[in-house]
Amino acid sequence: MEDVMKLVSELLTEGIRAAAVQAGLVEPDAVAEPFVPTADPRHGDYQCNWAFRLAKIARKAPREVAAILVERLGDNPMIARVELAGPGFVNVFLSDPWLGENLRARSVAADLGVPQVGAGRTMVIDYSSPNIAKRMHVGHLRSTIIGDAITRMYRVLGWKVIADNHIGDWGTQFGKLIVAWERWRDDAAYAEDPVAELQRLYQAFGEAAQEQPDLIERARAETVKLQEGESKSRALWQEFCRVSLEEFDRVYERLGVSFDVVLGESYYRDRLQRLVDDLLERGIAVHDQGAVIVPFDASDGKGLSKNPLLIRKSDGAALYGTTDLATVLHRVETWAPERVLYETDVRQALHFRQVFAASRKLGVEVEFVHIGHGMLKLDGGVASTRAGTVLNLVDVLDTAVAHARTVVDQASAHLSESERAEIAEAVGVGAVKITDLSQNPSTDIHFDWERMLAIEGDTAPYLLYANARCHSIFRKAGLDIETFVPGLPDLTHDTARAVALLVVRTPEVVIAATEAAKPNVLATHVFALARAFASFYSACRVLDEDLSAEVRLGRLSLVYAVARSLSLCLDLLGLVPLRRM
RNA sequence: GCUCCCAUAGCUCAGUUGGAUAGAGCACUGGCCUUCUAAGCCAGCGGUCCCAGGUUCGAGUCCUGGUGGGGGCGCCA
Repeated sequence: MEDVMKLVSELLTEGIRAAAVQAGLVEPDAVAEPFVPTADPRHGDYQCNWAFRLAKIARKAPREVAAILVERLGDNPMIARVELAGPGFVNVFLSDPWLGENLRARSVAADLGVPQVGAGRTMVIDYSSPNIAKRMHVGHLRSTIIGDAITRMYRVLGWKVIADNHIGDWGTQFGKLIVAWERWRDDAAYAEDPVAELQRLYQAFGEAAQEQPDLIERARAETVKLQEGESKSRALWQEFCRVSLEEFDRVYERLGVSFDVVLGESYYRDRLQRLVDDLLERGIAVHDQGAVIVPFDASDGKGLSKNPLLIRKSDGAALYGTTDLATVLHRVETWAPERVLYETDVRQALHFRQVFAASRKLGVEVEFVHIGHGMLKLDGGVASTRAGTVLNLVDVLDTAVAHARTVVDQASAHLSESERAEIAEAVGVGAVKITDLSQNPSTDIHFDWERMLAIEGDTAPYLLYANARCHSIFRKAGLDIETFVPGLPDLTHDTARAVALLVVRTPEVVIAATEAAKPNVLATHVFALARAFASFYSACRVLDEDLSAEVRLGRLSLVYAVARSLSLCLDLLGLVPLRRM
């Protein structure tokens, strides 16, 4: 019982490993095939399929091997019953007393007692990374929201995380912007909404340059002036960055997203020449067609031999590959991370493979992870600033919140104005987030108002509602959930047991979601938990006068654990776990 | 030309890395509010997992080939 806080799957797997060793089926240092949750409750709570593999090694029938394992697995307080099923499945039914004690212990532990697997480990994550002078649109949502959720999950597992917003604040777009600024700016419009005006100017430049190619030359010249530190250009650049960052911050605050450092591309600008020279000196980079490239061969990765990384243009300017390399080096020197994650559009996959391969040549040994999310599809097309097929992020949030507000006003008319506003904000922003987070990052996502604004089914309000109901029960009972001391939960009803099992599994789901860098794994779990709780809620009354004090406490203890688990999961997904709706 | 990804219910999507009778939500049909919030619950309907082979105790998942769709590929980021 002292191991009660270890992961269920871990404890069971240790048990079956010991059984196999004891039976002489494997060497003492063998790694067991782990127990996994069953898909069907009739097959127990967890199953292990190791017998099939062992049978091959032992040259015995799988069922025979499974029978040996089952026999030696008994006499464990966490197991009520073990079954040998089908051709060789080992099914475990957890004992209710053990499950109850595990649930109780977790519900009073910080963060449900998730194992601190990241203690002493450091990770740098790069996400959101918008460009200066451009309004954030729905296309920025995925990187920002998925990156934030991954950051939160790593942190709760004990990792030291450096969330770095690699802003696009340097490069040729500033030359264009300055040219456009001098020619076409509307001061009144700029005073009203600076970023909108900058975006208009940028687009105006693009259109004008089609007919007047000499504008491109001018822009190039302006870019050079800026890069050489000419004071007027520098002042404009700083102004553009200032107003853009102010707007980004407003959006981030609204989304509940934050960063530890915001080191944009410009931060690395003075290192680029030296970096390229150094790479040339070390023979890692070579001159090619007037430019400088880092060539690769087959040993660097499939297909890379035909795709060198370009790090200096023939006009001498650096590129984003150069900046990304400098950024890698800075991160390694500053934080000595074990992993570096990038959450970007999947279209940058090749670029990051190149950057990672070049980093290896420089002797960087960190574990790189590129999370390439699928594209956002809008009415059959892909969101693009150029085509104008974009939705302003703030407008999307406003629309979602306004829609939530009409529902709140109707469903919770008794609440105060400020409370309804707070609920609408949490529901609206949460709705935007959860539609994204409940989908696998790697697949394309369809922007769909109907789905995003829905209030029924697998939606943000459904999750928040489940949590609010837990708190509602405590309010009704006159109990302060902060000081409540749970006892053993009452698991006699099927719905109660199903809820308990999901709560107890939460920590292993958090670990799985984090390792896979897939917040949707956690989202799927929290929907299942909320659904299970809703079933319990309608099947079992908690505050009923006919109930014995023991059952009442047992049910309250379960509700308490659900509230803890929901709050944790919602927080990890970046949703605000409301206590009242 | 090279390369990567995708195809699962009418729709939008999951599918714990090879496990048992493939799931969820929406939509549709029927039922449930004198009792802790109906933003809810219960039940039903709905499938050639793109096609053809292969690997093995077992394939939506792995391999090969094909069909269809999409992405990327040195002077943008």
